[in-house]
This record gives sequence, structure tokens and C-alpha cells, in this order.
Amino acid sequence: MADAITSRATDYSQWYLDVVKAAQLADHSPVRGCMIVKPNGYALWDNMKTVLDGMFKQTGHVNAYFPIFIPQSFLAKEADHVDGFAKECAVVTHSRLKVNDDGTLIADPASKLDENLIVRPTSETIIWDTYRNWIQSWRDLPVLVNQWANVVRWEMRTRLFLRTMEFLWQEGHTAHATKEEAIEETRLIHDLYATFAEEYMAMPVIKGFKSESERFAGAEDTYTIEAMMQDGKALQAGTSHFLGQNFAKAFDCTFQTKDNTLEHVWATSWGVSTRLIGALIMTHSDDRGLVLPPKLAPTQVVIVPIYRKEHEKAEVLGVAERIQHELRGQGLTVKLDARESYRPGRKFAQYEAEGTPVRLAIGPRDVKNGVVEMARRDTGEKASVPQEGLAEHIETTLDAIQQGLFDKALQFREQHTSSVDTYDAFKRVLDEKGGFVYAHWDGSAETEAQIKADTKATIRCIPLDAPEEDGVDLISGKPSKRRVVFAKAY
RNA sequence: CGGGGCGUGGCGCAGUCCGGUAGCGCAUCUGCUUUGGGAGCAGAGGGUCGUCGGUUCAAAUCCGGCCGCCCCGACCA
Repeated sequence: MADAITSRATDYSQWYLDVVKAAQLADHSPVRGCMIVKPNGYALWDNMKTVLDGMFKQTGHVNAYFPIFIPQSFLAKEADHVDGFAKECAVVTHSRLKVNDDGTLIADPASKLDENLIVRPTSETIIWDTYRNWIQSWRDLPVLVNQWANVVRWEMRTRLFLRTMEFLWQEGHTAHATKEEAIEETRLIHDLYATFAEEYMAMPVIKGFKSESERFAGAEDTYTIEAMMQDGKALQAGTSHFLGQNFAKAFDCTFQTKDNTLEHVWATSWGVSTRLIGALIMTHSDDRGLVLPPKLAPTQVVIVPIYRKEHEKAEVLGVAERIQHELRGQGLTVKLDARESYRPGRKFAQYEAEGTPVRLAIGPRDVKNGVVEMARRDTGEKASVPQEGLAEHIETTLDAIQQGLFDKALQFREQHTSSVDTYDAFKRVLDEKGGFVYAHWDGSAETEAQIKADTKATIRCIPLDAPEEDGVDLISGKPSKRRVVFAKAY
């Protein structure tokens, strides 16, 4: 391995799980491949949801909810969609159990369903079956609906947060009168996801669209945001799909236009999932545990009181409570950890593992001097700070942490991004350095498949901002107009 | 489904080769002393060793079947 990738990366999986365990985000459940999201981890998801939900609503979207069960026949209506999802569906075939004479339980043969139900792997089909009835006229459009839900995909191999059998997500499903409007919606959400990733998660992303082979099953175009994890592998963090009229045609969803013609509606769908928790962990964490961006951290500031004697305790806790009150008054989330069963050092280590951005320690010395000790999770820096004007100081620090995390992640990505012109160089860079590799591609599925077979790298996206540049395909030698991003991916 | 590995208190493991009736670390509980970087000491609780069968005076250990899990490949937000 090149020195560019730390030793941590060679054993990334173990390290990653250690971090997760240390922070008590989740455990493996008795149900294979499913996750238990513990309160700490769920608080993080809650914060992400709140921000995203606000962004959706600001852009005119509304929430709704559709059934978890999808009739099997629905799935068959869009050919590409079936191809993509048929192999990973949980199927409900019976409606009740029966206790045998010997005490064993079986699915009651008498309760076999007339038609199997699929546990949704995604909701396009049942939603478009519904939209057919909702949409009659151009006056009914657009439909801008989002759903917060769980979905199930029967994966062969799972990985905590990144690929679980059941996961939580939001899925937006919109219907429009024109192709242009649907594409505009697709791009709007794509931008929204990128903004969320960069401004809230402090995770730089590359915006682009997918090659045909990586496209969502049933989409005409898939826009993606791709992030780089600390081991140099790519993670698809969110996708926004332009579905054309595919689902409208499959589900016969038409509307009457102003010109009194009958047309199929244009569609989009888009989603992000609990995979973002994994993305956040793998982007910022270090060997001491999680590092959370202040804008999403469930607790932004933790206060650890330190004292020996009873009179010290009264003084210290008095100041600590006053500071907590002040900071809360400024809109910060603050936790005062006054547990007496644990010593300060242990608390320090605990909140470092949990990723709390700012820690304040207050002891008799600080009380006497009118200061507190402030420690930053991202840099580990500790400083003595006056109690006077503390809230402003902390707000400034939180902003600096938020920005610092983004800058650090961006710098890491740039250090692990290469540009190559020959297949030999491509293979060498992937092998020795990893990361993102910009290279020319002739647009053929053959080249793409060949590269994947040889190197396990895939085209992560065709970047939107890639400049026009003449070049030749790595393998075929055919002309190419711009570079695409290759990487090994999760 | 192919190739490897593993099932022993809540978690992580040793013991298996060479059978003798289960142990270590962490965690938990009690008490005392501690508290500015993961406390110390003393004591306590908790496991029919994945499962079924076989061999044996005796099985976590040997033999056979089954079940489950993990890692690597094909599938994937």
C-alpha cells in the first residue's frame, strides 16, 4: 500500500465496527443483516431527517405514506424495474400461522394468498398505481410527494449502515406535465442532496450522472452524489432519478392537457437512506471514535464537572448549571454530565468516542479564575476560555469545526484523486493509491465491464462539471470528449 | 451457490492436537478509598461449552449428522 492510505485503511472494516460499537450506534440484530439503531444513532438520523424534511418542504414538497406491501403483479409492469429488484424481494405468501399437533408452527396452507405480496424494496410501483387515480388533468400537476419509510432488499451480503436488509429512507415521487419540468425537479433534488451533504454533513461530494449500467432500474437518467470514504473507496450517498414516462406508461397514468390532448405524465424519484449515517462515520471518524459535524450532532456541547469535596461540588455544579442554561438560551444543545459514578477521564473518553464537537470541563480552579476548559473534538485542542462571552466563543468554534471537517475531507479527496491516460497507469494508480481516478471513456458498456472485471473499479459518475477535453478510451482507444470518475465502491 | 474460518457467561477470547467434569480479560453487583485523561483494593453473581447422536468408566475436547454465524467472490441505496 502506498503511504497515501494509512494503515487504518488496510483494516478498515474492523476499525469501522470498533468505532460503531464504541459509540453504541448499532448492534447486529438476531435478524440477519438488519440493524438495531440505538438511541444515540437514531438521534443523528432524527437530525438529518429534520434538516432534509425542511428542505423538501421549502421546495414545495409534501409528505404522504403508502403501503409496505406491494401486489406481486405491480412489480411486473415495468420491465427494467423487475430486472433490477426481482432478485432481492421478500415475498409474503400466507396470512396466518397454524399450530400443528406436535406443537410446531407452520404457515397455514389454508391461508395462502391469492396473490403474493412483496415487501417494498422501493415504492415506485404502488405509488404510480395510486397516481393513476390522482391525476386526471393538467390542473392536478405537479404532484410533489415524499415518503419517510422503511424498505427491504434481500441482500446476499450486508454491511452495517451501508447495505442492510431493511433500511430507513425517504423516497420522493413526483409527477409533471412536461419532460423539462421533470428534469428540472430531478436536478433540484440533486442539488439539494449535494447541499445537504456538504453544508450539514461536511462531506464533499461529486455531482454527476450514472452510466447506463449503473442507472436505477426503470430510470432514463440517474443523478448521483458520490463521496470518498477514508479508505479511498467511493460511496453513493444519494440519487435522483429522471424516470421519463416509463412508469406512467406502465401504470397507464395520463392527464388531459390544456390543448385537450391525452398524455402520459413525466416522473422523478429520489432518495437518501440511513446509509448517510455510515457515510458520516466513515468520512470524519478517527481512531478515537466518531467525529460529528456540529450542525448534525445530537449533543453539540457536553459539560463535565470536576470536584473532590462537597463545597467544591456545590460551586462547580452551580457554575456548570448556569453555563448550561446560558448556552441553551443561545439555541445550543448542551448536556451536563453530573454522574458521580464515573470519573472525568472516563467521561472525556466517552464523549470523544461519541463525537461530541465541544467539551467543557469545569473544576474548582476554573471557578476561581472565571474560566472553563474547552476541548475541540476535531483537533483535540484544549484551551482555557473566559466564562464571560462563552456562548459566542462556542458558536464561533462550532462554525470552525463544521468548516474544518469539510476542508479536511475535501483535502483528503483531492490528495486521493488522480487523472490517467493509459490503462497501465490506471491499474497502477488503483492498486497503489486507490481513490478516484479520472479517465477517458468511450461511453461503451463493454469498456466499462472490462474495467470492472479487471480492477473491480466502476464508473462512479460522469461529472456534471467536467470540462470538454479530447482524449481516447483507456481500452478501446476510441475518442472521448471528457473524463469520468472511476473508483472502487462500497 | 463456490472457496476459507468459527460456534465456550452480556462482549472478546483461552482450553480441543494429547478426554478427567470449565477458565481469563472487559462488563455487572456490594463495600471502602478515590475523582483535572478511560480509578484501586476486597468480595460476589452469571456458562448443562450451537445442536442431535455415537465411542468411553469419563467428552468443550474424539467420531458422524444437522443448524447457525463471519470473511472472500457473483447482486446492491
